[in-house]
Amino acid sequence: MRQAEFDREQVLRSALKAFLNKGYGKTSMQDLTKATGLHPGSIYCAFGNKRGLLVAAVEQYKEDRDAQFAATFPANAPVLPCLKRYLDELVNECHSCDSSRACFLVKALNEMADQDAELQAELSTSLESWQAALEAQIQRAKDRGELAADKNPQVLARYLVMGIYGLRTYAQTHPQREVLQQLADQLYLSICQ
Amino acid sequence: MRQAEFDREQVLRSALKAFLNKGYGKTSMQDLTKATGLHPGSIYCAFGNKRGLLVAAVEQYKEDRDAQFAATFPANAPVLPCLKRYLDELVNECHSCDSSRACFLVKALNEMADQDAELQAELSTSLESWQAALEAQIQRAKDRGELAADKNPQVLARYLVMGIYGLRTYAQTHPQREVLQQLADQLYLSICQ
DNA sequence: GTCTATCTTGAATGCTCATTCAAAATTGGA
DNA sequence: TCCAATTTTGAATGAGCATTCAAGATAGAC
Repeated sequence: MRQAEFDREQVLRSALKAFLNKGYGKTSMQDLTKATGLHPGSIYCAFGNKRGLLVAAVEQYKEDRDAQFAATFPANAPVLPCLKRYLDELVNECHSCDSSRACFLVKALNEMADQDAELQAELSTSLESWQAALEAQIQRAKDRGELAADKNPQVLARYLVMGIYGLRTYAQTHPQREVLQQLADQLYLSICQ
Repeated sequence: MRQAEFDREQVLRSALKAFLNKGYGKTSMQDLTKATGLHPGSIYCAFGNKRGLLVAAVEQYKEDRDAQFAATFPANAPVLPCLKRYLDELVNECHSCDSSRACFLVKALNEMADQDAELQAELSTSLESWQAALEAQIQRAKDRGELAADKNPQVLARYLVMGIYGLRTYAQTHPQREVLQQLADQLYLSICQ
């Protein structure tokens, strides 16, 4: 009969920002009501509890990142330049001073994994499918002749994921653009040889 | 007049283990009294407060890691085999199922940096001096002719640190030895070319 | 053996937090 | 216009937390 008044996506993006800022544990419901504009009752009505809000925010984050990924790697476009651009965008993100330096999935995994097996499984699956998407692009690069035929896409994708994890962590103590760009370039080269 | 009864180093290593298990925020003083065997009053007497205990534990961790580093890179020994062994030890650590998969310094940085600038500075300094130690070894490798003369030790050390960060993060979702070993070997190769 | 300075003990304190709930407000249909 | 279903509101609840502190225990000095 009566519709909820808030915009679910916006609420989730706001909540996500709050979680990224302080971490899940230190983000109080008061912080969340302030960030989302929703009162406690509404949050509990819509998402069950604080953890439910986190799970929903993770889901939203995943969708947003998937869309961004798809936009960065258009079908039928040459792969390697897209990969280069993907890494450059990553450098931009890491260089920005807000808290999007960290990947939300990894941040949540670091904080919660040991205490919430179900969430850990969910996060692992998401990260796995991200790696699989990178692997598919590398396979496509091979098929298009952009990469040598003796390369192993799975191995390269793993190494790339490891490098991106490392770059994001490195950015926490060294947010200088030149440093991050140099690391990203080295990483790109060790993929393309 | 009367000496404290506990062994400071053991207490700090126990506290560290507790912090690594649950993270600083979710480790209660009750957890810490259980882990260390000390009563709250003793902890407050010896370390001031919970944060003081964390700071002391970080200090202890740093010392332990420095000792381990020095043992892995003996003076005048060939560098590259030591580096290889260093990475293999890292793979072992990451493969172990306890919570030492994460570097305590990075874990603390991830959790606390945004809310404790002083601790962040302390942690950054420690990580910086670790990177400097790696750089010194790479320089030594150059001097000994183990590495090509055109290599830049600082750039290589940064890349190595990034890779180690990434490996530790990767291990959180993929603790399988073969995967980690393969990643470590690739990382080693991209240092030595 | 006694004394005193110091450490140990653990219950008490006050605070913050996630969560609940009943009352008030709002919407769309009849 | 009025009704019923639903959402919004925000104060109240109770649990868990870091920290304190006063009483008890202990070790060394003399």
